[in-house]
Order: sequence, then C-alpha cells, then structure tokens
Amino acid sequence: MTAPRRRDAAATREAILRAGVEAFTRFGYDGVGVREIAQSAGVTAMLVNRYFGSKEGLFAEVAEVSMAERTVLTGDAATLARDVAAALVSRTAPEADNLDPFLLMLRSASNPRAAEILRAGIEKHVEAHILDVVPELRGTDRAAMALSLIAGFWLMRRVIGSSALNAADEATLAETLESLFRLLLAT
Amino acid sequence: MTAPRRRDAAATREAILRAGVEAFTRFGYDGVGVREIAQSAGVTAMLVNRYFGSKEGLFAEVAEVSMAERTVLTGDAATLARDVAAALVSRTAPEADNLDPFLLMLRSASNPRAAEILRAGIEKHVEAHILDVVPELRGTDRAAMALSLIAGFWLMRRVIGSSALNAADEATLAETLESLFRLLLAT
DNA sequence: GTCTATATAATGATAGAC
DNA sequence: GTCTATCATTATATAGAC
Repeated sequence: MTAPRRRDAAATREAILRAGVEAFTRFGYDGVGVREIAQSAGVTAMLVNRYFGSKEGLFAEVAEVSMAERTVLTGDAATLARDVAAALVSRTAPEADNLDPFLLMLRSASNPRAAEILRAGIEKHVEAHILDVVPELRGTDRAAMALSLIAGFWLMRRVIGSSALNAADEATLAETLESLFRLLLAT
Repeated sequence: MTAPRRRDAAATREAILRAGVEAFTRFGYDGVGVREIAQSAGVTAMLVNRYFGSKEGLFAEVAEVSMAERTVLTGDAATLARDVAAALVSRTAPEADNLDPFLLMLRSASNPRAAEILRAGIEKHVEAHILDVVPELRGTDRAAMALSLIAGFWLMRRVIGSSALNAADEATLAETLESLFRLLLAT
C-alpha cells in the first residue's frame, strides 16, 4: 500500500513489516504468500527475504510488534472486568475492521511453527500484561483462563462467525462476559 | 492406514473419510494435501476427488461426521458444569491423542471456506446438543458463550501450548472451569 | 538497494488406460 | 474401481544484473 521511498532501507523494511501485520492478521500464516505481502508494501518478493530472512522470520517480527501493543487488555484493576468485557464486545463486532493480535493468533495457530512463535509472544507480552495489571493472579491459572475466554470469543464471533453471538444483543453479551471476567480477575 | 479391499467402493470411501478425519484434525485444512490423505487410506489421490468431488467436499463430510459424535458435551443437566469441566481438562491434556471436533475447528478455521463449513456444523450439531441437554438456554447467549470458552481452552492448551495451562494442577483447572460453566449453564 | 529471472518443489484437479 | 501420467498453478527462496 504505502510505497517506500526508493533506496531507503529503513522505510522499505517498515513498509514490509506493516504489510505483514495486515496480511497475516487478515489471512493467517498459511493464507498469504510473500508475493502478496511484498506487493502491498510496493516492493518485490525478494526484499522480504532480504530484510527478514524468510517468511517465518517476517512472521516472528510481525507477532512481536502486534503483541507488544495493548488492545483489549487496558484499564485498571478496579474496573477491569467491565472494561475488558466492553472492549471485547466492541472489538469483535462484525463490522469492526481492526488488526488485533488475537486475530493474528487465531488465523495462524494451525501452523506448528507459527504456533510456537505465537506461544512465546503471548507469554512474553499478553499474559505478562495481565499480571502487570492484576499481580495477584501470578501463580494461579486464572490469567491463562481469561486469555482462553478472550481467544475463544474472538474465534467464535469473528473467525467462525457464530450466528448466535452475532445476533445477540451486545449489552447482554457484555454483561455475561463481565460476570465471567469478575470471577476470573477478582483479587 | 487401513487398506481397503480392492474394488470395494463403499470400503474405499469409508477409508478415505476416516483418513480425512485424522489428517484434517491433526494438521488442519491448509496443513495437509489430498495426496497424504489418500496415502493414509491406501489409495491414490485421484480417488479422493472421485468420491468427494474435491478437497473441500471431503472436508465438508469430515466436519459432518466429526461433529455428529458427542465428546465433551455429555452428561445430564444436574452435573453438567462439573462433567464438562472434567472432560475438557482430561481431553485437552498434552499426552491425550484424540480426534476432537474442536481440534478440527481450531486447526481449519483460518481458511474462510472451511470456516463457513465449520460454522454450519457447529450450529447444527454442537450448539444444538447443548440446547438438548439444557433447553432453558435457548434464546440466551450462554450456550454460545460456553462454546467459546471450550474452544478457547482447547486452543490455548493444545494448539498454542500455553505453559501456564500445561503446568497448572489439573484439579485446579477443573475447579476454575466448573465455576465458569456453572455460571453459564445454570438453569 | 532493488530489480528480473529462475530454481525447485508442492499443490488441487483431470484424462484416459486397464 | 483404480491406476499412471500429467496439466496448470502456486509456493518459498536464490542468483546475478544494474
């Protein structure tokens, strides 16, 4: 999409990386080729390997930058359950057009090499951030369980496209989720 | 694996179908080719298309037979939360070597055509079975939310391989899950 | 720093012999 | 009913020119 200035290594690398985030999040690791990613970045496929070594190398860096950003998991401990529930319902809405690390994970997890990269990224960034906000959860299974619930909701609503979840009233969905998160994230 | 009798159409078809269940569940729709599936069934790739029209046609039938079976969602309404929690923990154990419809879904959902087939199968079989056991959930979002939790737990524990979930005590995992399912499946 | 051209391998699907 | 042989396409990755 964004054409890099010709002969600017940093800009070219950045353009490929951002095209990679978009492509891998939308289509998954196996669902997109380096040619398409390169074309979106306005360069040829060769430069993807030039700057990232391989498709897998690009994916690793995409996972790193995508998960380093904070998305659904924001807010302070006091209102965490409600905030997470509301953000989750709003971000998984069918018309929402966002690039979320959970979508990246769900659409690439079926590839074993991608799965290992994703596992490391999840534990380093996403899980660590929950423990930052609610340090009392360390040593319990509840942070990981909250991640499972978030991932499963993303999956069923946005990747599978569950009719029940997409026909449901969003306020009701948020209430149900909030009660689950209160149970998981209580201090 | 199982070699069909030569010149027995029904047995050959059945062998391909069972090889398809195994292959698609283990490696996902994009992770396996028709050649591999055919070889596991002891036939050539041509017969896959002969009997199922295409790879997608085979996958549709695989999804149908896989989801028609009952796995985690068994038991009666009274002890449902505990039963589902226990079965989920046991079936997602790292050493368990089962062919579960949730694994089929998680490993193939990234392909849009497979996702649509899976959505239909989930709603026809899995969701319908929850409403069979707990008819009071009809019209609420809680059956779909329970499915999200189950899918997310499968994903994080078995497909991603979360260290936290795999290091946790299984009895504690089951307790946490049971409290969540009690909230979702209460009549 | 970026390109064109290509090597090599795998894919889903089909034609036609037996 | 099943096979061999093949088509057409696509994939990742690399060599070498400019």
